[in-house]
Amino acid sequence: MATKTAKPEAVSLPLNEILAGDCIEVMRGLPAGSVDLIFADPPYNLQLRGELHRPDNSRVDAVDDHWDQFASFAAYDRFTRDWLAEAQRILKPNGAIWVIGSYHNIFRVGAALQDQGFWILNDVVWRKANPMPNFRGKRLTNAHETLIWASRSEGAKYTFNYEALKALNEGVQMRSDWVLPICTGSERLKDAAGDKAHPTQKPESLLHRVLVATTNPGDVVLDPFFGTGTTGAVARMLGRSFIGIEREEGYRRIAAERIARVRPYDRSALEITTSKRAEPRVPFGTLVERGMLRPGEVLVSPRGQTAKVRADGTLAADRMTGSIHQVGAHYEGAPSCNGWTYWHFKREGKMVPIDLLRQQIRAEMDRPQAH
Amino acid sequence: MATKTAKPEAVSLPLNEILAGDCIEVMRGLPAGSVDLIFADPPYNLQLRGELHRPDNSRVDAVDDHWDQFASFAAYDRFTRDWLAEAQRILKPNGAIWVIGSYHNIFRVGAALQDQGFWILNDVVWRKANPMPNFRGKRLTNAHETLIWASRSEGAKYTFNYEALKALNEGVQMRSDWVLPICTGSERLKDAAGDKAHPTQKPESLLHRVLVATTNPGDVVLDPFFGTGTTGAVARMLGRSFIGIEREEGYRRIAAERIARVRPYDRSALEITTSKRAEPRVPFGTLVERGMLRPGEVLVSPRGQTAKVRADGTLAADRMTGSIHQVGAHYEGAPSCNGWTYWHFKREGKMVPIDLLRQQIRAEMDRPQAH
DNA sequence: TTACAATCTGAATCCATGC
DNA sequence: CGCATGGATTCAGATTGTA
Repeated sequence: MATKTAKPEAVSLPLNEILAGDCIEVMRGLPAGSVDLIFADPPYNLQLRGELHRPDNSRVDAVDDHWDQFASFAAYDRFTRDWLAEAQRILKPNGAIWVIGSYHNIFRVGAALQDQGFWILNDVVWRKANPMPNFRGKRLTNAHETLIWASRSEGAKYTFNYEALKALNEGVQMRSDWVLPICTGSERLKDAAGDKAHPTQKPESLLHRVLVATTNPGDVVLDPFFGTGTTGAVARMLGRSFIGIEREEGYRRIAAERIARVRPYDRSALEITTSKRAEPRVPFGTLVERGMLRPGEVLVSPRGQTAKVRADGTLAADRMTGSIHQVGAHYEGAPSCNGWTYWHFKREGKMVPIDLLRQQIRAEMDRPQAH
Repeated sequence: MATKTAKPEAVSLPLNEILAGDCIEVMRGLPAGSVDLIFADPPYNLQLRGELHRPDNSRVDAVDDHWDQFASFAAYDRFTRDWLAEAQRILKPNGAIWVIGSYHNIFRVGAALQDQGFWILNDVVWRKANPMPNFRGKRLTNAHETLIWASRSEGAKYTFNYEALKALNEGVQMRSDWVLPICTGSERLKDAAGDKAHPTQKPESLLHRVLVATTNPGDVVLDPFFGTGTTGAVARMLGRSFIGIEREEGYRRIAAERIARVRPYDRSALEITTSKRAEPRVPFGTLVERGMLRPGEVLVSPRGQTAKVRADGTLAADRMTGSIHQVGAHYEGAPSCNGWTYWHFKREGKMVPIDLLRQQIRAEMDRPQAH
């Protein structure tokens, strides 16, 4: 949890540390292909920071005419493309990124992500349960922020814990709109004067959902705009490693203290609901080899179609032979068919899906074995 | 309501007509500074690959129309900037624009709007009450689309009927997220074969809210991607004038017939009836995300059974895991169980049902909202 | 006629693995 | 790289069919 300066020549990953400095420069010192996930909450105020420059590098003092507006957009785009390029380099090939923003900056970030070759997986709306009203009544209450979830490149095998998110949502597929409260109360960090320590502290519930959805325990999560360390705090709770980058000394100190106070959850509590896809593949032929089904035995479909088991683990139907899936698809006239749930066999007068036999084999495989 | 070709030399506005042709060329024939509002539903550039089937093997009818095909992001950007330039020219100085899109295109549209000097007022999220699920379980349900509302330039005195929208929202400020159903049932236009006439017809409720919010009776609304004319139909209902531009003859014909059937509202009929929302469903996982219960914390049943909370909102018991309801039913040997009243946690020495926490969340959510 | 059940569908960047 | 194959995967609402 120490705060230290990144060494550009470092090759090993500085895990669970908050690195001091400009995020682009610090990222240049991190090794390529080393991080599983990036969560980024970049600055989006185009005027306040005074760090934006025109293409000729002159400072933008005031954004009050069309040219300055364009110049500041261009400068913001350059900044965005620079940090995204480093982010992409640091990510593992199958890594992914989340970026959060509002209408001031998110469209520019999204276009930059696409131009850079990131592949957008979802845009997610954080619907704030208790937003600040629009006091002047001149616009709609700005009641949401937008997150973009993108893989490093098209075709990457990104992490998505589908069943865990479905469980989080009471058994119904998680949607792209998330209703969560803003960060208030005791969760909101205060400075010595009792004022809020950071203007845009994100709620831990938001990071909880992001990290449960798209990382596994032990993964490395990088946050290049660390602020007061919400990403690090939730990563630690959830048994993930983090790397934080933050320029402001004050934020680094608050974040380090905050994270030191975090008590990680029990390992057993971090196990999540997994999908069938993660289970080992069992060839149908194994059932025949083990004598659970005899060659010559007849399987029956829900609609009464029949097929005969052969010694090599294929099925023989009237006019064709093939795998349990192929014969099922043939009978249904369907593009595909899950033969495990389609075919049934008779035991004690009842029709039982052959998937039950697969489950028995998997249960045997799950028993602890000598090592 | 006639369908006719735009004359480039025309100076007077062709009100309540559907102009035939490419929207950029037709817009070039319209006079500068003449339109109060533009509503645009441009092609999304979906870039779909192969076929997609539902789990029941039925095929999803994809948007694979020729008008949604673009060679590259660069080609899409050129197209976007071209039609936006004409849109800006045609708008009155205090005019405004709405553009709707998905993550495939909206970031590029938003950046182009900003670059062109439009001034974004809000981004609005249309939260679909009944979206199509993600059938393969590889991403989140894509449950929303994004609208951008922007004035022609910074400082423009745009129209915003704050009180009307507040009234639409049970007396509370309208938020930037709108929950509306997708266009189905009798509202969805069908062709002679009984199939949907247009693949992406928008619901009238969406246009109703847009036009009530940002136009006054008598205003002129231009829709450069008119399709089957939802904008025109709602404009006519609400006593606004419209100009439609549509390239496809078939869509123009359907739109003209549709609009001819519209009966404009009486002024007094503009009152809307609002129904009380059903009590919102609160997933148990929300309590974990929000830190009301910690992963690893032990819940207790009235008979002393225990189970441990996991990070994804499931419970772990001795020999099983599952939802709060499933584990409760397991312990009771019952077919079902209301986990909310069954499970308790300890606070200040007392056992408290977890339903109390759900009630706290509902109290937050029950504040009147967009629906 | 009513009630319930079965069927259909919606702007979708929707698989993983081995040969 | 392409191609073949195993086999995992859905929610709300409207419409149609049946008792």
